[in-house]
Amino acid sequence: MKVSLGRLQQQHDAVFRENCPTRTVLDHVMSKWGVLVLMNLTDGTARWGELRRTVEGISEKMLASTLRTLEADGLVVRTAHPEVPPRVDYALTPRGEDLMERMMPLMEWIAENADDIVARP
Amino acid sequence: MKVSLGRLQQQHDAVFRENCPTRTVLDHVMSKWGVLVLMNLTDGTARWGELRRTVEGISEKMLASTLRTLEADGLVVRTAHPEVPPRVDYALTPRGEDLMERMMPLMEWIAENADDIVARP
DNA sequence: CCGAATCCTATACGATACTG
DNA sequence: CAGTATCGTATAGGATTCGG
Repeated sequence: MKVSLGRLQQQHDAVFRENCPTRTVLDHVMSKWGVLVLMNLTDGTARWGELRRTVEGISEKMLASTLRTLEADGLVVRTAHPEVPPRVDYALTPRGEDLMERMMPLMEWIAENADDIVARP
Repeated sequence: MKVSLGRLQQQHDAVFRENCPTRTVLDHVMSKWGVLVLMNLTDGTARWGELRRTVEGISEKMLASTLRTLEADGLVVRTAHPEVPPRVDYALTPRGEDLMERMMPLMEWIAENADDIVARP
C-alpha cells in the first residue's frame, strides 16, 4: 500500500525545508523527553513531582526545560497554586490535546510493535 | 476533550518504563533525522543521493547512520543494484508503511500548526 | 515542593577527505 | 554513486547543590 504525502508535498522538492518552522516543532514535540511528558499528560493534570516520578529516568533539568518549551509552544499550561508548600500542576492545552489525538495512534502502534522491532535477528 | 491512554496504561505506573523497548524504538523513529528520512520514503523508493538532497541539511554521516538504524529495525529496506556506477535505493518495508500510516496524520497536523506554534508572543 | 544554578560528561552531529 | 573513516565541536543531558 502506498501512503501519499498529500498536501505535505511542497512543490516537488524537499518535504520540510531546513528553516521550516516544522523542523522546530518536530524537535520539540518528537524529542526524547517531549513525547514522554506529553504522554503522561494525556490522562489529565499532573504535578511536577508526579511527572518527575512518572517519566522514569528524566532529570530535573530536562523536565524543567522540556516543560518550558512545551509551555512556550502553547501545548502545555502551567498552573501555580499560591500555597505553602507550593503546588504546581501541568496540563495539556486544547492545542496540546489536539496534537495528542494524532499522536496516540502512533504511540499505540509503537507500543505494540516495539518488542518485535528491537528483538530482530 | 479527554484522550485516554487505553491499554497503553501499564498498571497505574510510568507509561513507558526506562528499559522498555518502546523507548528505543521511540528514539529511532522520532529522532531528528529519522522522521524526515521516513517521510521522504512515503512516496516511494529513493536513491541515496536523492535522500541526501531531499532531506535538506543532513550530513552523509547522519544519513548513513539513520538508514542503518531504520534498516536494522526492519522499517526500511536497502537494495543494491550490481551496476557501474553503483545504484542503491531505499524503500519502506510493509512494517515501515504501516508505521507511516499512523505518523502521517501527526505530520500533517504539525505542518498545519507549526507557524502558529513558532510565532507565538 | 518546585524549581533555578552550576558544573561536568557523553555523544550526536558536522565537515572534510578518501575509497570501491 | 554510495558510502566509510577521521577528527573536531556543539549541545543534550546527568548529578548535585541551593533557594523561594
